Amino acid sequence: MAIVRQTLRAQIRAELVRRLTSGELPLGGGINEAQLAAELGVSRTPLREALIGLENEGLIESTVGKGFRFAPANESEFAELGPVLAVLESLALELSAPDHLKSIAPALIEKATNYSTEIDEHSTVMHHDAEWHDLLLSGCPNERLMELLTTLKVALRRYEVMLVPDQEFIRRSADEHLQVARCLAEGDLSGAIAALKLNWHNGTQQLLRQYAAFRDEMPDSTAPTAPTRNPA
Amino acid sequence: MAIVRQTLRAQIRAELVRRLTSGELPLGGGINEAQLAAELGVSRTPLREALIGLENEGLIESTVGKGFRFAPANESEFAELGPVLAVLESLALELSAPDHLKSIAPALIEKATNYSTEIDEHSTVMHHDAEWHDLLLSGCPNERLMELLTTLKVALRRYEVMLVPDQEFIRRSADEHLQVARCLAEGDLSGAIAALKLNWHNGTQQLLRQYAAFRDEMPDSTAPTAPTRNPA
DNA sequence: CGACTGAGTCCTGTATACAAAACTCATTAT
DNA sequence: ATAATGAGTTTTGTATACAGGACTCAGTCG
Repeated sequence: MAIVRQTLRAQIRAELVRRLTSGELPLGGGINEAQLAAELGVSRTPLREALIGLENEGLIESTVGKGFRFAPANESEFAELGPVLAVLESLALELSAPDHLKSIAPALIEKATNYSTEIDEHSTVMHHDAEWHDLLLSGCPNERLMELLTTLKVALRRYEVMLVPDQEFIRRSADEHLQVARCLAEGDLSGAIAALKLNWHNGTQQLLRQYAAFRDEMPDSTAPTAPTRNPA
Repeated sequence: MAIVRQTLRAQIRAELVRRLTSGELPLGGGINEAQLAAELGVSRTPLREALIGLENEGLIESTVGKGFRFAPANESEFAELGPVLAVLESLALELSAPDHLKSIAPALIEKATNYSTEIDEHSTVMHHDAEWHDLLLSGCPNERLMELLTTLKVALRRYEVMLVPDQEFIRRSADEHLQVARCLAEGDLSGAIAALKLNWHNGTQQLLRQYAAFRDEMPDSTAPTAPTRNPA
């Protein structure tokens, strides 16, 4: 058992990310530092440090006299993240060793076919998808790029909680994954990249449609639970 | 005169970035919080907040019991940043309105030709280059992408201070800029992107060569000035 | 002579304290 | 009735305090 020492700010940060990506937080909601610190059982100092860290990743925003707030869900930001992730994942593929890509292709194909058959609940679908992409990029040696991808994907996950898994969508996505994997098996890198970009494009579009519908249903409140104060 | 309120942590952060990108700091050097805070005339709290913000951008690193240190200059990180910036700038071009690209082409050409004639000192060269790229991307509507580019370029600037401007290199870079601009003028986006990627590739390679030479000259110390303690 | 040990010091990570800005809300003026 | 004012209260942003871990270095044991 490897004992890891962690600072409070790291733990707080992880907990905040968990809450943000699990959808149990009012997305545009203001943050009362004292209250949240009390709730987490820590002082304001490490909490503020965690918030500042998250601010750089776009999950938290702040204004000078008014403090922090959870970054509001924002269609355009989501729409902007899609293409960025698409090109970065493509780059990661290009930088991977062709041999490695060929060697993981069977596993990629298997995962894609398995997942298309079972219709699971939301978190499972997202988890499988993330796993597939992780395997896809497992050979990329560019650490800075991988780090960047991780950060950006966290920002995306905030929005994914809104995505309702839909049989048709899952099937199509699995098909696209399959297409990527088949190209890799044949050593057709540019084909794989094209399919990957298409996968990102379609996924983004799907979520944008759902988001629009969701917003039209309940026009005013993006916040499922209201914070005590700090309307931001 | 627009009065802007700024937090201390924002000002500290800006000052640290300035020092880091101007090369007046020991790159791998450890940070003594109390000492640096005193030097800046602030308390440890906003200083730590600034450091944490910078840590997310890769300019600062930290270890649990040992505190912060300026991220050491690291060839592989630099080599990794190049391709990432290349594809992101290319994406920014693709997302820009073709009309806008065509309209800025003349200015891009002019800047490129002007700069190739004059051989300036280091900071001027870097400044001109940054200006050219800023103009090139001025039409990109993807704010998240632009923000990302800014952050990554700051990380790059740490290394650029080591680059010695060299007549031949400047001329070639200007040629490449010219090539990008000419393609844009003709509406040849993919040509422009290819030239842009080449420009990034060559620039990166040049700096890597110089860095290797620099490191061979003075093998042990990357730190021009030594900190008091905290060798990290 | 070299490795280990432990007291002393320094430094980080976290908690608390404090001043000033922002908000609330009742009262006054228009 | 609406807008303006100002006392009172939160809340943020920064400074200071404190506990425990990390480093230093001299002394001891092999």
